[in-house]
Amino acid sequence: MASEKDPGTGRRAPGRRAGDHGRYGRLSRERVLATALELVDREGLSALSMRRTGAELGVEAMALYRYAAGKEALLDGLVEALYTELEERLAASPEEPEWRAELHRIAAETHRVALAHPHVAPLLATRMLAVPLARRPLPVLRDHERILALLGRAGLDEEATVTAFRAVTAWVLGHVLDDLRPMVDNPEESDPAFRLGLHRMPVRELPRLRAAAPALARGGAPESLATGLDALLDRFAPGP
Amino acid sequence: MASEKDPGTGRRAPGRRAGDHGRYGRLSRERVLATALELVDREGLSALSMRRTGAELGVEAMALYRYAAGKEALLDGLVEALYTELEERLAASPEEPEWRAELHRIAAETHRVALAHPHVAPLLATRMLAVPLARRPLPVLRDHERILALLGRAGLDEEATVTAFRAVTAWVLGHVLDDLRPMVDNPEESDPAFRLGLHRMPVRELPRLRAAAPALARGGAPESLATGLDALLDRFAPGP
DNA sequence: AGTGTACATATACGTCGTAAACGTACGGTG
DNA sequence: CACCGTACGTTTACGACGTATATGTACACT
Repeated sequence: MASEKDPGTGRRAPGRRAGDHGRYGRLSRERVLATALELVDREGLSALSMRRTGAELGVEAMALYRYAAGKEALLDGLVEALYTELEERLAASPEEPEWRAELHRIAAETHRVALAHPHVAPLLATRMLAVPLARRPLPVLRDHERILALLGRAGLDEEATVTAFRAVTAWVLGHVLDDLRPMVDNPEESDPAFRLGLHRMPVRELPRLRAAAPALARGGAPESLATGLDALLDRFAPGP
Repeated sequence: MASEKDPGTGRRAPGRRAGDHGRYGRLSRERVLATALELVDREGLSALSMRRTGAELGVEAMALYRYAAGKEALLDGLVEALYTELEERLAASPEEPEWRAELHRIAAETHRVALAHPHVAPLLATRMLAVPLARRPLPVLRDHERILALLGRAGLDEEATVTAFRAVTAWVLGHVLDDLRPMVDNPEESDPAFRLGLHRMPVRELPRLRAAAPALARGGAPESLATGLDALLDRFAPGP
């Protein structure tokens, strides 16, 4: 097969040959992950394949295996990229933050990052179920560490810290996923009820849901994440 | 190609031919979904393919398209199957249940069903993000209806009902996903720290996480789902 | 100048989802 | 009875996918 592609649509340089690495810059884990993230943000998770990602980089699919052990590792890389972005946002941190305020900041920024990459968010749920704790990407583990440290500062013993930790992470994840649920069935439609596809729902069986759907579609109040977090912390981390 | 398979391992009857439907019973949506669910429970989500599911039923992959529009619809069918199971569990219901107690019962049974099908649980997150509200499987919508009805009985106005609804669903989903996160890295290992793979975590950077890991691995207290639900309801659905 | 190694390609295999065309048995109708 | 439409499952085919294996090339070192 030819070692070049159409320079108009292809990404490989004309005359590109094996070992010619670096003509468009060497590959690197960062470049691979950034490209994959871009691709998923643009076209959705189902568009992500080793071959597509390689093409996007002007490289054959097999070249990626040096930087990600396989497709699953690439998905984990996307999670890693998201948490790295979260860390950057959190970097501008007060020196000695009040623990509760800081937990709110983490929750809010996690929410922002996830909503900024809606197609990646499902991976926050699925990859966490596929990978044991110790193998989660390092930025994820550092996030856990931060939260545990803050809860420890709240004066909880270890058992209570762990319980509160699980409550916080469960709430944030659940809330994020809830916020991303699509409500609109047919964006072309102007009539609100048809836009939501309410005609698909049996009225007799689902009266309240049909009534509530427009309010659900308006989206939750932005403060509900914080409100719920406070409710849970009051219960699980009673403090001053 | 031959129209029969090894009767020992294959599922097709010897001499089975096109149009011979019913030799092993006609297909049906229920049979397809039940078989797919069984397959996923047994071998995990990645083992689910149209071809495997067909083989499991003694049928070619294309035969399934009459009962599920494609692979995505099959996944939605699994979600449907889970919520159907939930409805069966909830069926033995008190006549006029106190709303709060009933919400607790729904949360607890949802948790039980999800943990009974750990490989399907991720779909509760992902399919909900892929399908707009009105196209969710009917049993899912009925679940929403039940919860809305109970919150309405708590005397909330519509806005408050919707906010509380989102809080409840977010908490339950988040808690379920949290509970399913695998902690053990190497089940062969007897030493607890090695079992968890703690040697993979940099000590200096993750001291609290390493300390907390064993407690995390022990799993949350069974009542934390209810405790958190109460905390959220107290905040979002203040009642008598 | 020679060589080892890091990096990327080439080739190949089995599996996947699904479009399109086809065959076969059954339930009605004349 | 003969006929036929339709419901149901099969056959065939195609392009894309993940990845094991073998191969090539250019650079850093001696």
